[in-house]
Amino acid sequence: MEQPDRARGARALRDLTVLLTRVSPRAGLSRTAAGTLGRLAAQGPTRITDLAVQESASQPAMTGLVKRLEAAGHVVREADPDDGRATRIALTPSGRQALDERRAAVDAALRDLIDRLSPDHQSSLLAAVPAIEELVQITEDHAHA
Amino acid sequence: MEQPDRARGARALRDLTVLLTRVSPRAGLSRTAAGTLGRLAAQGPTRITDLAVQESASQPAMTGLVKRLEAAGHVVREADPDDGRATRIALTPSGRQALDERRAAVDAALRDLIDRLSPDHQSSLLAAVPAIEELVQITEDHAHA
DNA sequence: GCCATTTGCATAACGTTGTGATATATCTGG
DNA sequence: CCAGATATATCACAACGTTATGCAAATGGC
Repeated sequence: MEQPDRARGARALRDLTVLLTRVSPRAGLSRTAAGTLGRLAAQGPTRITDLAVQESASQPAMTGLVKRLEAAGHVVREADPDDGRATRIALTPSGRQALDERRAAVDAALRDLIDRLSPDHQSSLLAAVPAIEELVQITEDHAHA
Repeated sequence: MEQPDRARGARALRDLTVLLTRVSPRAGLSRTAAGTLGRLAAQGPTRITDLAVQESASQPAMTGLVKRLEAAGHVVREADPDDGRATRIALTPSGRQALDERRAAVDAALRDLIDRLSPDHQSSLLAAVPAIEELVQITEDHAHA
């Protein structure tokens, strides 16, 4: 009797995907922009190609995104001391602030959502948080390349 | 001691949003396209304005999307017998198939993900499914307008 | 029954984000 | 030092979104 549960779980997660993307405020940053700023915050200056791979985007897409983020003052380019071809992209205080604001806005929206659940469902959702964190961990590793 | 849990839950859901959108295969349909086809499958022929409201899109965006879906053979337009201005958009067998394939692909990816969780986390995630379903319900109602 | 308003959709002009193909500069190994 | 490989930029294009606007059909007051 496990298979039907897994199927139901997959369907619930599928619906949840739509829900979360709809509920999350953009707060001035596209999904890819927010993801990229998050990377930079977590791992420091990074080359464009690496960012593209990590965000599952093409290199031209990342070049364009970086150009826009640079125009917005959220990142700066710095020459890679070891490689004349490469550019390292670094977060600026403005970028850090934009990231923080976006995260705060999304978190607030999600907390509102959680608050509207019945108490039982609230606790079962919170009980699943470690599982969600493991999911995040699993896919993080998977995207390590 | 509830607030920290809620904050952690919100953060987990925020990370989950990124994860789910990254893991879900597009399978040839954009998010809005899949959502629209899903509506049509669930509720039958629908006018463009209603679709736009339900998918939280502008009317011109929906007009453009319908045009592309029509070109792909996934929907057809039929005149509204009661209103000469309106067009009713209906799903075709091809659209139904595209929707089914997309759902199957996403579900398979999500099941794979769930399978890679440790058993304890699997069961806590499955235990949270009713909560997720309530979340979906809540936001569905919210978008009823 | 007629005209003003509202409604449903299409279109135009535009910005962002994505793609693949290709150019250019730099590095690296023989 | 030269032949590839690699890092980035650029180009042409498409999908998808926005606001503003136009037009035809419906509607309601008179």
